[in-house]
Amino acid sequence: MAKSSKPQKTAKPVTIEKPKAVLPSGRKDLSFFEQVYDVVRLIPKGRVTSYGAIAAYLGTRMSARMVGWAMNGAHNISPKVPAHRVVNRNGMLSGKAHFATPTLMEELLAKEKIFVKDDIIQDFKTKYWDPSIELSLD
DNA sequence: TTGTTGACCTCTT
DNA sequence: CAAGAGGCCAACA
Repeated sequence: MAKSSKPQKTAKPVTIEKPKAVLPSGRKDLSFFEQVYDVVRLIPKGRVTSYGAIAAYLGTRMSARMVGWAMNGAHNISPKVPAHRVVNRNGMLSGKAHFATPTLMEELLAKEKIFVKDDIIQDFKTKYWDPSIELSLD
């Protein structure tokens, strides 16, 4: 049948053309996860974003949970995803416990000149990086 | 196969 | 103002 489905990418600033991302399950199909990985990789150094922001950028603000779940395998794929730059809406390092070490996330952020106190990113609002705005969906 | 869990967010009471 | 429930998609038992 007529497969008129055409992959017109160029519509989004996000270069999603890397189906090589190996999911924790071994799947190579385009999934919500891969999109999340790409966006997270686009996060500039010294900036942080929230799960909801990424989910919202993808069009599903309700799927914020999936974003965090995707990060679960972020350590297992290549290139490595800066999951330490992703925190919850409160700016709290909710996923720090899932890193190699409970302090790795804070250490990585410290290298980005991002100071964390009480598991909360200081000046989170200033370091906040919204893909929906920075990437401009114009 | 179904059911539960999971690095969340938003709305409603 | 605070607490509770709903909702999304995917992996695991």
